[in-house]
Amino acid sequence: MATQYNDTDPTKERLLVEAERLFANKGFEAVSVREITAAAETNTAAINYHFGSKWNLYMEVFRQRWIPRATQNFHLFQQLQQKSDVTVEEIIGVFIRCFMDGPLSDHAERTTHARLIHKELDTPTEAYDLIVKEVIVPFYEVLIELVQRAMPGTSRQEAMFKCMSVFGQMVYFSHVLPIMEALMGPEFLDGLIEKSIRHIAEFSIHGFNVDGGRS
Amino acid sequence: MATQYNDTDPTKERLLVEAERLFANKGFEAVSVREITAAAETNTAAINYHFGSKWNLYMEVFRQRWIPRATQNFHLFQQLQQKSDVTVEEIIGVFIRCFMDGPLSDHAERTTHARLIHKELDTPTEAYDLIVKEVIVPFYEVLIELVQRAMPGTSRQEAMFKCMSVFGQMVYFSHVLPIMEALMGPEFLDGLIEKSIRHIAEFSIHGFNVDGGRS
DNA sequence: TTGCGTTTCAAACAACTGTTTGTTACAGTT
DNA sequence: AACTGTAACAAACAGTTGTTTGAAACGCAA
Repeated sequence: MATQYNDTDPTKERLLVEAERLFANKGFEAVSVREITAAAETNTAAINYHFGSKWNLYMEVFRQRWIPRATQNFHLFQQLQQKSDVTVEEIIGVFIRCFMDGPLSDHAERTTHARLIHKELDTPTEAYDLIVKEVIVPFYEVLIELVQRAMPGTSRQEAMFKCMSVFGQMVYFSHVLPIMEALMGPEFLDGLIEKSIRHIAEFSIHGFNVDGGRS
Repeated sequence: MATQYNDTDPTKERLLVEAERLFANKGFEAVSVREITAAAETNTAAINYHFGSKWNLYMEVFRQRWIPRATQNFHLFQQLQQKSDVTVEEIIGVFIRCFMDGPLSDHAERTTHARLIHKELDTPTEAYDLIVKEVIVPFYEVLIELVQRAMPGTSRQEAMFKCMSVFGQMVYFSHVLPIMEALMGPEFLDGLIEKSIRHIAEFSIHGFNVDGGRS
């Protein structure tokens, strides 16, 4: 499971990569510095040498890896902002594509990314304040403005609620795939993500109270 | 912050109460047995005497407190199952009332309950398997059957997806109240839970693709 | 009283925690 | 050649971890 490194990867970078993976999978307290440094193929003192402390490494994971990745995700919406006429279907489509099969390279990276923020939402730390200010609030500001353009007359509050309804579904669905399997049987898993995406899109378009262009 | 106990509360019960609160707020690894036993006003060895190990205490929190509480929540749906004609509005209404202002005694208990399962969803352990089998799957089975009765012709898969869309919104909304505040200003918090409930109900009824009785 | 099972408690256990230390290795510069 | 600053490392640090121990205190029946 350990990543293969070549000699050009500096130790500091390897520490960030392995720390992010381990923090995301087990949580801050459940990971020891010895586990991280072993995964990064260096010695125990490396974390304190390069980052000052274990906690600082955790914060740097967000600053150097999580936030840039989230910002990358963000670009699709800024493109949408340039367009003159935007429909609800477009917004929801981009929204879902961003987080379910967006620009993130693979499923593992998406999972790591999601689990880090998930833990912060549940048990906020210093990193939570950083993320809310730097990423989440600006992100929702753009979303709200897009929705208000697509549905004139929608209040700020209404637009916010609607966006959160879509996002809530995506977050939850990404967590309950094993439960779906328990409910529907193992063969159901084929194409499950695609099925989920289609459902969330349809459910949300109706939830936005527009007819989806069918009338 | 520590709970006041009278002499009739047996040590074992106090340990379960304090352990649940601390595990929910900080996570299993972030809480020490000394912290739990101090909160329960007993000595360090009490956990191992009464439960055998810290991990066993964690499991007993789910067995003796979490599952019974969830089962209690469950009764509202079984009542609904008795009725001959059930509407989507009723299902969604009971659904939301259950988890946002349901039979749980107060907000603190609801938060504790939610955060325990939230951590298990994110980082599953032995407790996760127990909960899925004993609570979540039976719960969704009843929900699916109810939806299929209210909307004849709905497939099992469709019904499951729709229920999960409602649930996903509720879980997410309970986590983003601080974000809403950051977006809308502090005065917005007044009646926020009621506003959220109304929104989720309306969004979901439309998402279920029924007109809400307006035609 | 005596005896018995249960519960409580301070003290100690080995293992592990994050961090610090002093030293070594290795570039590049003068 | 000697000197420089950076990085890497094994070893040790003091403190905390979950758990165990053995003795004391308890309630209660004989």
